[in-house]
Amino acid sequence: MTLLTDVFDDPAPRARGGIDPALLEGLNERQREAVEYRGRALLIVAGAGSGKTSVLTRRIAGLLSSREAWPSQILAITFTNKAAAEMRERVEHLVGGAADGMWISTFHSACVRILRRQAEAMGLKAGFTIYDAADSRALVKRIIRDADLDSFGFTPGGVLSRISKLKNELTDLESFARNVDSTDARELGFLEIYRRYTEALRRANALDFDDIIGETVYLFRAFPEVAALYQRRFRHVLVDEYQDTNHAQYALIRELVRPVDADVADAVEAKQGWAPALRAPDGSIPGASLTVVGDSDQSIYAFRGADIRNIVEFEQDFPEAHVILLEQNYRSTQRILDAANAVIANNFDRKAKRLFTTSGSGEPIVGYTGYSGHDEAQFVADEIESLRDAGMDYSQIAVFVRTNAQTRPLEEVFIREGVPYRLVGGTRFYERAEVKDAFAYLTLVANPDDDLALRRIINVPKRGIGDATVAALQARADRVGVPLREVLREPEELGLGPKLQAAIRELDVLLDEGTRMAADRPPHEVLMHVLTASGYHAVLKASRDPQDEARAENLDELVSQAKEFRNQYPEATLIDYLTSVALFAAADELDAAEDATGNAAGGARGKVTIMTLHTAKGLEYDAVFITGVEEELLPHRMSLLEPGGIAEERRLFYVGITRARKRLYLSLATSRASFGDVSVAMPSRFLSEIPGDLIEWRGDRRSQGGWSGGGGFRSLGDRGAPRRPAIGASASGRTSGRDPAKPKTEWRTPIGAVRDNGDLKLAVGDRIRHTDFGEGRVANVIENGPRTVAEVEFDGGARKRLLVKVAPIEKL
DNA sequence: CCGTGCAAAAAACTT
DNA sequence: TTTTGCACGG
Repeated sequence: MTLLTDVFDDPAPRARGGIDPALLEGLNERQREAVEYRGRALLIVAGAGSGKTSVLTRRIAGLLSSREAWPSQILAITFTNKAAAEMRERVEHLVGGAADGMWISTFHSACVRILRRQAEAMGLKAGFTIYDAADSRALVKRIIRDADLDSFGFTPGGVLSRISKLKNELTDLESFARNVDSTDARELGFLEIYRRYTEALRRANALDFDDIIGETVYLFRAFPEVAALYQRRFRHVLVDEYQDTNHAQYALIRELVRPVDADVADAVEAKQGWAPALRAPDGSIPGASLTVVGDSDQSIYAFRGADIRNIVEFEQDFPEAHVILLEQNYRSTQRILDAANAVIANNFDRKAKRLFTTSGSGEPIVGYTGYSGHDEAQFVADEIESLRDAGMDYSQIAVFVRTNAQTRPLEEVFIREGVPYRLVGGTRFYERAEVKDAFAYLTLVANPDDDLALRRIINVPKRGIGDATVAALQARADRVGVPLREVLREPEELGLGPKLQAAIRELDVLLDEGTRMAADRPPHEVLMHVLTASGYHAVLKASRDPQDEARAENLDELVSQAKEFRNQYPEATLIDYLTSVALFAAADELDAAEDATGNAAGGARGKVTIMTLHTAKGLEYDAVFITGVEEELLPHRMSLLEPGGIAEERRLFYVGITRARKRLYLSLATSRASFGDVSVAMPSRFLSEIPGDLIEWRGDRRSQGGWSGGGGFRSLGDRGAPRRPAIGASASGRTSGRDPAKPKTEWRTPIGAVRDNGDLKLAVGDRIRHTDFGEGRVANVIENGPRTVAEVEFDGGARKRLLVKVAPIEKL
């Protein structure tokens, strides 16, 4: 996020040099054209790895260095905050630091910024809360219960996805209500929930994710003079990942690049006291120039309302648009591109586009079929170790999964094998209950109208304010017509016991203190105060439940992250902090953590990254493992029913393949644990779309030659036969049936301290016993504090790297 | 009002 | 397999 002062009225710079030749250096002809072209609308169709970020940053740098635009006249939209930060950095580097005032941000960050400034126009207060998916869910859940509508079988998930779709299509409550089928009781039930949800958000002074975009569009449409501020200011709008924009985002862009009518322009300039902007002959301010970059083959967010037509029909939308195709790939080997091209060619309704490279065919793609998720994970771990032995850094290796559930076996095996890894996304830090509790306090301090936040913490830590009391408070709030927060100010009004009154008064005082602090103290101090004064932190610390200990530590971690934020943005207010957290994306944690390891002194060796295919978009790695390439997983079973679902899954697979620079591994398992029991899996149809000679199948049973023709899959009948894992694995029998003697806990959670050998010290020559591998001799010890790794030669012949602290081993 | 214990439900992807 | 919701006794 950016917290720079906005410059709304800079006259356009005069001097126009050409584009600095240095900015064009090393670009191919198409890329050069994309940097240099000037006109109303430009579509850059950028295939994977075609250097689009480079083109985009140089295009911006060109606008600045030729003095065609001030930084403040540029708005660049990226998909993640991380991409925004990266782009800013690269532009600053190119132009030598003169990028202040430029807006480079995500759709959501940009819109929140606009809405906070113009909140009153929309009937909001500037301190509005942003509800994340979990908040919305909790709210809808309560509404369904309160409205006695559960008989229709409404589920929070179903209701929310429908509301989200409506909002992404800019169908607000009123227009939906107008068109609702009033003979359909279930439809009316849904309408009632939608209505209550909308009202609850409004009363709580809150917006959900979809509102952030939609309300901005409504703002611009309802208040042309407000829109004009931004239309007049931004002369160059650039949008990355255009194929993933939904209708609301599309509408927003259209509003932003719309010309300003003469009378509106006059009015705004008079009101603000600005000098007239450059006008067209008819007195209007011409619309901004628009550059969009995207690749319809990488559109993977249809489930979130992304409309591929936005990019496909760009030329109809903007008849004067110029289109540039970037097909030369600078990332992957030809073999990887061949596989990618072959797969995506099966999507029939796409414009022909073929990626090519001049950098050689490279290594074969490696395939592997495991017996289970664990076996597959073992293969991945073994291959990672041999890549490392061949000199590849862990940080250059990524493992992709379709669903977060797949990460478990990977983590378990990686921990056991001592493969350092980092999980991106998954159960996120900011989703943990205690962290959300802490944020509920802060939210309430910033936005007293937020009943949901108050309900969350009114009895956390335990204050003796139970359901009955909350109901009484709520009843009074409803009667008087004030937020719940207001009722806390007069507990004596309710005839409660003295203990309860005291508890309520204490909470009331605490929240007021927080609000007072927030006015002139940094966010982390407010955070520390509410955590301490509420006793929340102390209660967790004092608990004898080991999980509470971890929770207390998470709160400590939260405080230090808040301090970190303070260092990065010294001027930031509490609301800025809450906004930044609310809009933090999974992909954003990538670089933060990477910096942390990368900067570590003394040759710290980076980590393998595990993430979903969705999160992987836009990234690249030397070696990529795509796991779970199975029917019903990739393509996911939920996609089979939706029209276009398979095509989207195929694009997802395509995105995964094209992340790889040098090595690509495709793996699957013939059975996979889900929900507790085991289900059988078939190889993905996508595998048969890759020419057989591109893949080298590993493992004993693959000698028959893979299933490039679609056949060759092992029948279910021989699944029970005990087999050896193929690659450098031990003979533990891990893959065919579990060893009942093995204690289960040792497979368990990487985060919690389930297995902990404390400060067990091993030296070369020590004998140890491992639960899976049996006895062995320590051959080497790599000291690294708590991450000390021992290399052990097991008597069975296998040689393993083990993380001493957590490996299921004992010293003999 | 709080803690315990059992039954039931739940997991695609994400701003 | 893990998390959540509800009934019960204190």
